[in-house]
Amino acid sequence: MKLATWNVNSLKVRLPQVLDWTGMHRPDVLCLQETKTQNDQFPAAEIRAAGYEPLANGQKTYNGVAILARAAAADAVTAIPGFPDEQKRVLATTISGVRVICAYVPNGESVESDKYQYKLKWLAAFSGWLTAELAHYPRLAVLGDFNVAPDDRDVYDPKAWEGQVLFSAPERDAFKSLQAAGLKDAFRLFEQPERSFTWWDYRMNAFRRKMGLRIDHILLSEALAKACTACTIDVEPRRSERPSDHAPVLAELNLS
DNA sequence: ATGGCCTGCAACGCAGGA
Repeated sequence: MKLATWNVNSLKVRLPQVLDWTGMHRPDVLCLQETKTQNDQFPAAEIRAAGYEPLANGQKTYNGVAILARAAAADAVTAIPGFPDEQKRVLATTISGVRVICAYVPNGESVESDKYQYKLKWLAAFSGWLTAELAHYPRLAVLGDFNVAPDDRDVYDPKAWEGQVLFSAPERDAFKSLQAAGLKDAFRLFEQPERSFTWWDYRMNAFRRKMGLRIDHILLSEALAKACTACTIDVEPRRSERPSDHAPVLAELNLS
């Protein structure tokens, strides 16, 4: 089973790239973030024509998540239980016996911002939800844009980023709490190249200069981590015309 | 050099991203 996640920064703009990419890599499940598309505007027909059943949880202009799956999806949940939130940031469903959660964690803007406080509250609620989900679903995969770089290796210049949003200690602690709950960072199950990132600023030729952050992640429960045979970042779409600023991340599972 | 770029919405600039 092949799982993938991609922050597309507008599904309307990136749909051709998404269809190209699914055609090339044939993931069984693709989680999308920042679709910026209302559900009634979602390009369901094009996605079905490509062999995927879409599940969307979107809103106008901002945020929005979706899951594209080659097999049937059941038991969808579109919000963190007990955490009222107008922003559409999560989507959970069960596909071929795997509980899949697609997440778009708040950005936080800056550590001085009210949005940063919202981000920390959101992450605390998210952690509680995932702990409960783990108790129900031994096969749990959480994929998305976490807007947190967990480790020095995940930042092109950790000294410059120290204490900044996306790399501040409270955010990294929140990410560690997800790991403490029993989720493994699939990317770090394997040897990886240095300067492996999933996001590069559109400005300053950041991609060409390898000035990026690894903030998009695939977290796996113990049972799925044991079955994981590979986890990679595909930087190719970031080279294309009109790219998303994020690259997709893929994980392969050998499930019996 | 504290902004550089991209998207959506709407409207001729703004909010938001990270």
